[in-house]
Amino acid sequence: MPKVAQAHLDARRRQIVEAAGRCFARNGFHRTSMQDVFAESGLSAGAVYRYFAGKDELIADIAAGAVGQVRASVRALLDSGRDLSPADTLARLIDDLGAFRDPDGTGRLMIHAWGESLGDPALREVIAALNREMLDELAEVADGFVGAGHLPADADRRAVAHTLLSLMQGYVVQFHVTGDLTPERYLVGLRDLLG
Amino acid sequence: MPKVAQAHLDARRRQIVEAAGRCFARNGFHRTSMQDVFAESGLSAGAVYRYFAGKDELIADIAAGAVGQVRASVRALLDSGRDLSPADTLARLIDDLGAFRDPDGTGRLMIHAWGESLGDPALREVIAALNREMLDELAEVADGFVGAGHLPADADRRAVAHTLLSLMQGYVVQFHVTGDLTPERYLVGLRDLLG
DNA sequence: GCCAAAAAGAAGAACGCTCGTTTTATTATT
DNA sequence: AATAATAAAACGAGCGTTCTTCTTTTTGGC
Repeated sequence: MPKVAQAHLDARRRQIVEAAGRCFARNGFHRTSMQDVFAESGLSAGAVYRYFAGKDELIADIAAGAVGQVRASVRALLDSGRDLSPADTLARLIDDLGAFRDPDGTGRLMIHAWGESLGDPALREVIAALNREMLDELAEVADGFVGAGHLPADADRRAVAHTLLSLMQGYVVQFHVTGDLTPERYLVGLRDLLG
Repeated sequence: MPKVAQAHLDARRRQIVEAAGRCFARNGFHRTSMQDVFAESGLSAGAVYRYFAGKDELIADIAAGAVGQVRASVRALLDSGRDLSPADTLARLIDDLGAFRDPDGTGRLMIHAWGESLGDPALREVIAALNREMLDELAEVADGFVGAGHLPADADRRAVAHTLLSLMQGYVVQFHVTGDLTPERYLVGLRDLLG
């Protein structure tokens, strides 16, 4: 029974995901056809359907992946960037988000993923879970603010986490929808307002 | 030549826009078919196409309308709620946003509109323009903060406006995607972080 | 170690279905 | 009666998906 190397299968799958991700980021999930994905990936219909049961599976995979990537940068902050001030923490987070600024990239996918999740309960639960994990970790970050005296001892860590997440999400929207908004300029406003 | 009253025409158009808005808010622009719109509005294909050239026009109208509604609440703030503290200003804005929380409503439409604008340059320009107008007005609000001594005199008003807009946009995303987030709870975090 | 046989992978044409839209027929209004 | 407004059937295009064919890779007997 012949079988191709697992590494090859993984590479093919990644090839498909990346190509579809570029298409989806540019035009949204429903404005890109499967034929667009075939063309972008350089593969045929048969090949793609060997790795994914259908378009919905591809969408779910990529939408969750995009939000997951943002979550990863929050986790990285927690691993290495503790005891920063609120402003410096946000500087770090927004700077990481800067990596998602390209037009084929994660930032735009995330916006599409939000919309898609509104009409797809299963996907919504996946994305909501990722967001809750982010909130958990951002609450830990907020706890660090309290510990370092940046926030009052009775501050609501989880509520502060919502605020931090908003500032990340809002940056993505304003950069991609409203137009060019550099991390530097955005941080100026944050520092002014956070004092 | 019989002609129906203009008021009747306007009412019909509004009927279509509202029905389509409910569909779009629930399932997104491309997951709702025109037939869904016909059913929701209680009208036939012929009737709808008498008022709109096609689905794209309907989408553009409704997407711009959703963002425009948020803009209107910012303008209302400027007209009546000057010289509030940053925290109270946000309380007012988020409270207004609370009106967009229902599942058929503006909040969800706005998220879909962002996604749609990414792949549609014309719509993107319309939405970007609305956002810029909001930023202009929020910059005036920020100027009020400086005047009242809440912010340093050299604060960058426009940059602060971006932050305020983020806090509004992030609330919408977190309420509709992550799950129930009351304005009250959200404001706790804002007050903690803004000091 | 090599060669046939078998099994899996990939390609691309083809299919059926749904969608947006148009066209035709009917109803209502002046 | 004449004409606008509406209803509803019908159409053509484009979609996601499947099916058939061909190629590539692996296996087992010699």
